[in-house]
Amino acid sequence: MKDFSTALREVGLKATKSRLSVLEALAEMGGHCSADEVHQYLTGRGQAVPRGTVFKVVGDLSEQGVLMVTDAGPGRTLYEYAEEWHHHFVCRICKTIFDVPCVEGRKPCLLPDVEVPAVIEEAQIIFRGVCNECHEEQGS
Amino acid sequence: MKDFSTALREVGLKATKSRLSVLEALAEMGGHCSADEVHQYLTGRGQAVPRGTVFKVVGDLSEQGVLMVTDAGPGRTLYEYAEEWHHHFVCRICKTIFDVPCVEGRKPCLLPDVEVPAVIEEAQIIFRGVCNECHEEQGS
DNA sequence: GTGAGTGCAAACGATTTGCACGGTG
DNA sequence: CACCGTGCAAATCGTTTGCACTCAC
Repeated sequence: MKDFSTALREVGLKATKSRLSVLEALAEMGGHCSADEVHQYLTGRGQAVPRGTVFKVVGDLSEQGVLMVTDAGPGRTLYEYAEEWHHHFVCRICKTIFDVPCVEGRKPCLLPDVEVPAVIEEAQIIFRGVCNECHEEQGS
Repeated sequence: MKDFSTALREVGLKATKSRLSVLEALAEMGGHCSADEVHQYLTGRGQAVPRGTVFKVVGDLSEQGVLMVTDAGPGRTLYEYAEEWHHHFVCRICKTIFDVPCVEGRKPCLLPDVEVPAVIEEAQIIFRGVCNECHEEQGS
């Protein structure tokens, strides 16, 4: 288990109970989780952090680059405490998501071919298409 | 101007007025647009398509792969009629988005390093980081 | 003609906001 | 002990849904 308190202070955020709980939850859930799932997880564990606060916390944490964010569609903002850098596949029909490992393992694993007016920290790839299940069903 | 009617029929969708209007709007706006912007654009042009319908239409069109979707954050689902395949950069602080050209130009321009149980049609890269403006402001 | 698609309004659910209180540094 | 961050509830905003009507095929 990593020292979250230090990690937080490093980016200039106070190590508060809510933040630590959220980070712990994400680390333990170990996948892509919506803010809501984090909230439920913590609630069911008797360590409830109010919904609104969870949203605030994940927002702040991802803004500071502590968490990885993946937008998998409307109302599907997923967060993760990523140990291993990886990418995602999203089915355009059923919206299923699965992880796609990243060979590089480093962050950013890719850089654009041209110069951009920004400091790039991550390159997240979203593969889109149709999962096998949906493909069989409609032969589209 | 491409023949949208044919394009629609090709994927098994009827060429209705709403759909054609939305496609036209996206082609003319030529960037990443939210469903809402499309709606406003069409309204301001006296060719109003009801909000709800715009959402439905862009949903259907992207589900059939006619439109390109980019999720740039909560409540920031962007659509485009992409002539040229390209990627995006999103600033983690101010959420600014800009295009990043794709050298390959083909779709998908990348394939995962492992086998996945799906048919991959696109690989969309989201570069995340801090834009120069935000970077100067907080030196984070 | 007939089913797919629209138009509208109302429901929904995720996310944000404002303000008084509490805990961290 | 000063602020930053929380907690809570209400507001907001994007998006979805249900149903009667219409139009493309």
